[in-house]
Amino acid sequence: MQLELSVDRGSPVPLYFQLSQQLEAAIEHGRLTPGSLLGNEIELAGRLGLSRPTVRQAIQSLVDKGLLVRRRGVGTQVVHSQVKRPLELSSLYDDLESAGHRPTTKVLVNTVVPVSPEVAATLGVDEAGEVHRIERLRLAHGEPMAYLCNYLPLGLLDLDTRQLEATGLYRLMRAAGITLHSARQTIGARAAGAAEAERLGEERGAPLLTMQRVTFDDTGRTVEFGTHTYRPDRYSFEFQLLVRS
Amino acid sequence: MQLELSVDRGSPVPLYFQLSQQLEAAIEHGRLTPGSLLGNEIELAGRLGLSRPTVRQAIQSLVDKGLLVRRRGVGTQVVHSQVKRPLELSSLYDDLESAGHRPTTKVLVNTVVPVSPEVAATLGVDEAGEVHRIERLRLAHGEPMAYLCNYLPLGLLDLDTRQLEATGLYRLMRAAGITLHSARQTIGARAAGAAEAERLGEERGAPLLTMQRVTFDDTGRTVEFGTHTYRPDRYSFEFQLLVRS
DNA sequence: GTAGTTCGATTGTCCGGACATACGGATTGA
DNA sequence: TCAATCCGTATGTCCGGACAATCGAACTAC
Repeated sequence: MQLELSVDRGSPVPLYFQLSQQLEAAIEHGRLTPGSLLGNEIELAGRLGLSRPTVRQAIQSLVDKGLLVRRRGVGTQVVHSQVKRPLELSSLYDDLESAGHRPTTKVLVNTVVPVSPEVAATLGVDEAGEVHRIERLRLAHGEPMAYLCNYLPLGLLDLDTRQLEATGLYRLMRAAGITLHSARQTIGARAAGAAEAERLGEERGAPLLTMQRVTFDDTGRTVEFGTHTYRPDRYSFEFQLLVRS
Repeated sequence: MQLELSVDRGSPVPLYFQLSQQLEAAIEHGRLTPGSLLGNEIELAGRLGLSRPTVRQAIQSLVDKGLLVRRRGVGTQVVHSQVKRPLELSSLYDDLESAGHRPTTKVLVNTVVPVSPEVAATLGVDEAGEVHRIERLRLAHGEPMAYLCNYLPLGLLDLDTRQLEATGLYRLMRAAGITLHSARQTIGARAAGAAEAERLGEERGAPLLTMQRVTFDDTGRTVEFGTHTYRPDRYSFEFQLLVRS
């Protein structure tokens, strides 16, 4: 079987990226079957008119994604497992939307409040200052699924309630020119109190899935601190992990 | 401030790895302060007697770890945030041990059973075959913390009950020459049934944190399928996420 | 027949160079 | 004063080559 590969040197898209995309697509569509060898780098480079470092860069990016495995003296082969995608820093909104649900959002609170010492510490703002506080209810198919409480520093972006109901918080931040970099998450569970049970349409004492998240942008600023609770019968966290070598 | 860096060309350790380790240590110990520039690659290469590709490889590995950020036309700087480590494919045993707890394990069941259709499907074994089934109770400071139920294909490694009580499953697999590659996890919550409540010293209906995991090795084989339940007052999942660019 | 050895194949590491591209500050112009 | 432009600087991409380390299979010797 000879895989059709080609690169366009006139394109502004980097050559290694063109190649890695074609390889990824070939894996995705089964044209490269799991376990099959990829052919050695030198020969591949020659066939495409590329240098070996360029080919290696393309392959490496797919290795990092967990789609390929390299073995010295053997070759590079396609991982044969149901590897889908590594965990992304994703938003609940995007998760739901890509899963085919039609998420809707109801903004319960959207104000500016004086910070508590705890929030000031995690966001890294002055203890005497103020922060945004938003509370939202996320519904799928009209049913409440999650209750989201977030704190954001002032001046980062303007939080329009209408926009918050139309899309997710992460999209708003990206649209405001903030490039997300990393987040620290804690996932746990606890019994529902009276108020939060009411909000999610559950009974008091029912199990809730909880998530706390602190998000940083690429300059290291803390841009968001959120406390979320989910109905475990309607939502769970699902993701792929890769060992770091 | 001039950072002291040096490489040993006699060492079998790759040069780029020596450099990246030194840089990581410097960041860890605060000798490279957050936000500070790293000095341009060309000059750094010259100072160390290395080529630029080698220096780039070292820097790239730290960028992948989320410790550094590159900006074209500006330079490479240390991320200033409380980034610790990205999420690893780690075992509960290692987690607890590194957190200073003294985990102990009680093996409840360690047998070979005929597969159920569900387990056969996830492990990818024949529906008429058999698999290992182990049930363990993990305790920290003598208190029950998690109940672990795992299925493994036969012939992968021998499961000695004494070894299982002395260490974690992942360590046993690594010791048996299995190189873990990736895992698919699902984290959720539910109310405790009578039996599992009893095992964890909880009451019936108490919230439990649940985790399901399917683990693959580097050849794509499915090597483990586990269903775990945790007492949420004693355990939660905590990890760092990076955006993939 | 079995164990040890050799050898080809393939990736891993490293080098030195070249040009492209984007960011930020300084300069220039209105 | 402010906006547009220029330019230095640093990373991004790409090349061609060299040698080392490792795996697996064929081969050899016992």
